[in-house]
Amino acid sequence: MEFKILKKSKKSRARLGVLKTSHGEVLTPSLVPVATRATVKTLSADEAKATKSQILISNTFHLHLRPGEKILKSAGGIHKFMNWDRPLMTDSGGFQVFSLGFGRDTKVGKILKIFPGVHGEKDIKKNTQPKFLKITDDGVTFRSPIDGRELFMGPRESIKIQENIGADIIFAFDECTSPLAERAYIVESLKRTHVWAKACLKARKSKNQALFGIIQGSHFKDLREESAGFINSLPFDGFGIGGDLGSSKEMMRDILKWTIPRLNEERPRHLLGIGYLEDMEDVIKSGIDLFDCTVPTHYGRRGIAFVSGGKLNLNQSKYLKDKNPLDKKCICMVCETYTRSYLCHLFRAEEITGMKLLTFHNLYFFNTYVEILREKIKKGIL
RNA sequence: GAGGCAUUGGUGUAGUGGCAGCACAGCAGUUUGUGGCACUGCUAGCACCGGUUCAAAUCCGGUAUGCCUCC
Repeated sequence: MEFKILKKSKKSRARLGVLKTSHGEVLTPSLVPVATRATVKTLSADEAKATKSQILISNTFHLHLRPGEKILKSAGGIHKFMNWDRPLMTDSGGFQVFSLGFGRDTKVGKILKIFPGVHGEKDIKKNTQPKFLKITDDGVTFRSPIDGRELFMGPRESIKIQENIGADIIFAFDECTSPLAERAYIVESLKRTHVWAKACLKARKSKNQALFGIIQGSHFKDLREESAGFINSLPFDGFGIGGDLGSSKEMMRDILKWTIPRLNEERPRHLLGIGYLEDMEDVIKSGIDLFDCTVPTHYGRRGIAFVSGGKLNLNQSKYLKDKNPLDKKCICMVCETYTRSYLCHLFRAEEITGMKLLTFHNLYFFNTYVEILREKIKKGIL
């Protein structure tokens, strides 16, 4: 992998770049649509390409469970397996430490929405374990969400699996922490994540795949700074910024402000798991090159379409009589072909085609939005 | 013509004298490195008229409607 910065903004930390891999180039900043189990849910690979998606991210933990990395390896790697010839990343399984652990226990996501009342006694204290998995200095003992069997994954296991899966860019195994964790918990967790980061570099057998290190530290300034400094000092090919991002857009901006200036400018920066439309400009201005997000696909399957004025809930009966396209300004296949009325009908009738069409539109819409932001950096207005 | 049985939100049902419950539909909201169709609210009902009772969807009488049986 090679990363070339084409232009640096004079107004912000934003930069325009190109990421070169053996499966082609990615113009950055770029959205990375999520293909957890080697598919953008509801779309074929050709359809995903037609949404202007340049690169996808799949998931080590989920592919390990099904179909297993042996199948992927014998298929000639994930690109061939899923018929996607553009660049691909795999997330390491670090997010599942959270989503199947404290995230599942507390039903709180990585961004804390309700502030008063949640902090205090319910905080996750140092040395506590989630209900359904066990985190030690060596790695994590998970319970399979499929059949309940135990499985262990640590830095070495994750890297080995990711090498067999064969994406262009892989991530270090980390612990994504909960926004409810107290400082003392984060201090311990960060130590682990840092030890694991080194272990991942050591476990890597070849340099055909780029390996990104992940910065943690929750919403604590000094811990984020420490993590950024430490991960930056290691020979990673790029950076992921992970973990909880506070409880407001301001906190997310602060966390990025503490972190990014400590990272080597030559290496790409990926913000893990963020990407509402309203977040994108801020995130890009703070110096992020790549960001993945389930929102366009997840919301699409639930009937929410993102359009110029905001979002539409196509489950609402008022759209049944609406003969307009989702978005008059959008030139995607869905907007050029189908009415809101028809899409509304599909959702109300629970026809799976509705999910596919909204997934398509949302990805096209998000990718176009980022394209416009790239154009703005080029013109010097962002 | 006579007798029997039934009638509970829009739909399907639970409730044998003590706050009328459930499911679906309808309406609205939530979803940020995806545990695949989720979650959270809200709306809406005892066919009608009388009687018994502290208290009736529930017991009694009548009316309406539907189904069944007999002449």
